[in-house]
Amino acid sequence: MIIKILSWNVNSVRSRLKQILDISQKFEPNIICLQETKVINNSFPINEFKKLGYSHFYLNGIPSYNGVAIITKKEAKSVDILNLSNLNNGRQISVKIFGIQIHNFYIPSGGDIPDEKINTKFKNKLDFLKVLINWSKKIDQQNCIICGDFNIAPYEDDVWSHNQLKNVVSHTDIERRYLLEFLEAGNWNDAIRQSINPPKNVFTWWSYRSKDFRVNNRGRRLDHIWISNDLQEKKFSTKILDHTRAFDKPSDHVPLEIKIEL
DNA sequence: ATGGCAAATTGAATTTGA
Repeated sequence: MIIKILSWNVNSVRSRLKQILDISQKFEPNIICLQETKVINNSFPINEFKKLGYSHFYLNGIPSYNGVAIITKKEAKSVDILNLSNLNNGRQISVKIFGIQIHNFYIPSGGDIPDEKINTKFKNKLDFLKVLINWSKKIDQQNCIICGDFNIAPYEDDVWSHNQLKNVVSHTDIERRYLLEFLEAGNWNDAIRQSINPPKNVFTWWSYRSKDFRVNNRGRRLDHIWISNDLQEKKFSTKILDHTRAFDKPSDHVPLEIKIEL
């Protein structure tokens, strides 16, 4: 069978609802992983998704910010909100479905100043990554996918200017090193960069603070889909649905898609 | 350590994002 997973930081599921439904109708993912839903579980707009055939909702929401969700057309075998750290507030949810373990993450953004002594948000981000590195070493890496907003652009060509961003949170040396340590700790494969490379667009985020994101194309690749070695052997393809950034009232992130023939 | 914006909460201003 073929499974399709869509992963998207929507910056509020309620504000982006129509766009999410349109994309879901068009691309027909079996599994939708959302980040930054910004809504408590009781207020999640499940009825609108039900009209499209999505019947199961695995939610880890908190008020106002953060929040992740996995939405499926079939019941999952198991659901986990991992006890990773005390920072794990609406930042992770996992399900097992179609024999695959899917982990949906929203890694902390890290604030403005890339110094953990001054900026506790940056310290929290690095601590969160350390926990993920250790967790990655311990888990069963069979039939496993990790996706979400990791808030780090690991490679020099994952940003519009390595020189101008090397001291900016999301692309500092220490963050890039930690993210690659996380990747290597679990023997994960960066599914997006294996099939999409410059000069094709690899960016998944463009700041709102630019009148037209296309003019200077100052984007970053902050969102990722990683797959385990056994899935790497399967036939798979990925897409970055960057056309959504040009929608009216867009999210600042765009969706990623992976299609795997199991 | 700012500028350019957006969303949620609360009730015009603040917090968060990156």
